[in-house]
Amino acid sequence: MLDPKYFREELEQTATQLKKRGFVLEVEKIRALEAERKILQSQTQDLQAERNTRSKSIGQAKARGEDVAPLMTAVNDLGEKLKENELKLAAIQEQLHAIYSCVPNITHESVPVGKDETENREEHRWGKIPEFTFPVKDHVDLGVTKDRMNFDLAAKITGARFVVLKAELARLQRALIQFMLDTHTQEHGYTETYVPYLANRDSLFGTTQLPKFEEDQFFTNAEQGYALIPTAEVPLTNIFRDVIIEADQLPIKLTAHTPCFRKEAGSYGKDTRGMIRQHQFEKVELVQIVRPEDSYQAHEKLTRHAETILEKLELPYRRITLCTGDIGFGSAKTYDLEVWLPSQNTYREISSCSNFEAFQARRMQARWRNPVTGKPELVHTLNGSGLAVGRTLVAIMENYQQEDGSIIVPTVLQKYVGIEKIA
RNA sequence: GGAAGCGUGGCAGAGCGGUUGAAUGCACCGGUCUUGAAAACCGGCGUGGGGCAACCCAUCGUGAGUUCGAAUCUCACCGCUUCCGCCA
Repeated sequence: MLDPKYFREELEQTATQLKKRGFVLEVEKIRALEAERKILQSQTQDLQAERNTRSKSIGQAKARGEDVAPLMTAVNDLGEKLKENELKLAAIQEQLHAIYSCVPNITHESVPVGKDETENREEHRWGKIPEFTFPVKDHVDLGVTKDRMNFDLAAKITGARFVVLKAELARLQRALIQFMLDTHTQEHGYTETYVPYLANRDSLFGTTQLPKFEEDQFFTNAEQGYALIPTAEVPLTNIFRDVIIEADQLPIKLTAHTPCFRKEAGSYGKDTRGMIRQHQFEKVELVQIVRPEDSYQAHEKLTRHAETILEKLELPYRRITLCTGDIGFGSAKTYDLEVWLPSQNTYREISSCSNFEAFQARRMQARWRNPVTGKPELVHTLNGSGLAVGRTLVAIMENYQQEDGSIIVPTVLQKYVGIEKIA
């Protein structure tokens, strides 16, 4: 959520900013609603003030033992007018809130302006792309052939876009989780956190999955309105909803491994083969809560933390800055990390690291006490995948494959897996 | 599942339906005192919104209701605690 002041005092500039994203702000509608709101609000407040003073005087008169009946009839008339105004005002505020809840964040000045993913900016590449002297297989061939990856079983148990992993591959995935958590907690200063995998609507609103992305969530049932988390960002960030954090507690750095559940509503034909796009996948998430002035430095660091995992695993990758047309709804700036996938002869997203500035914090009322002003002020929130575990598994299988279909286990993982090679 | 209780400011904790936005304590900020600190004393101190401002409005878990007037009464919901039962 943007600061309401943007809509009240700088409507035109805000609309211009948002246009970069391809978002059309309903300027005239907002202007009209805000004008109406302003009139109704001050009228309502005047009526309330009058009611308050009159009621107060009734109390005083009563205390003096006077007859209050005439005073009371005088206030009676106020009631109806007041109630009517209050209802109108509430309706307008609801409309405004509905509009504002669907307005995306304004992007940082360093974000390239562009219409779609073709205009994202590559920042750098790391690692040497492996050269194979034999026809490369994709992770499906590598996994299914030896019955360590089974999509038919998952389809039987549940449906499309799930997987069953067995033996060394199941173990390798667990090893990856362990390795990532160990690295982030021991080397990058994050606190390991265990969280619920179901989140309520307030939490989903706080991290901007609602109201715009209702269709992407798996809800348990209508009464409860709990959803399976689409990312650990939701529970981790919402820990600080309605919290005022003491200045000396910042920055807060949390990491968690969780499964993630996504309907993938808008991607029916996409990545139907293999583990790239699943309804359920494992992820290790990084979340930081920081002082506003520190958030861009924190964003660089957090992205480096994710990159470190790729480097330790010796997986070739590149970093790109998402352009204004491709960046996520709530983000002011996002780096995507893309890992090399030999079977696709291209880089594929494996991590997305975003600075939300105060966008989520405003929705959540996540604040810190600024010692300079002594007042509670909104924090900045950041998060990034560190990394998407399923895709990391895919990347390892494909990059480390041998001619005979075996897979070398990356050196840093060997102590976790207990073997050097998956035969 | 059954029974009882509780949700008030950063925390603890008062609060006859009427000058209560809310006592008191702690914490915090400023000052006096002190070589310095502590203690003591004095003053300040919730949040959100509107207004240039004086000031006004809202807010005591959430939402409805009763009333001229609700933190205080009624109902529903949410959350928490305790006891019993059940399961592990």
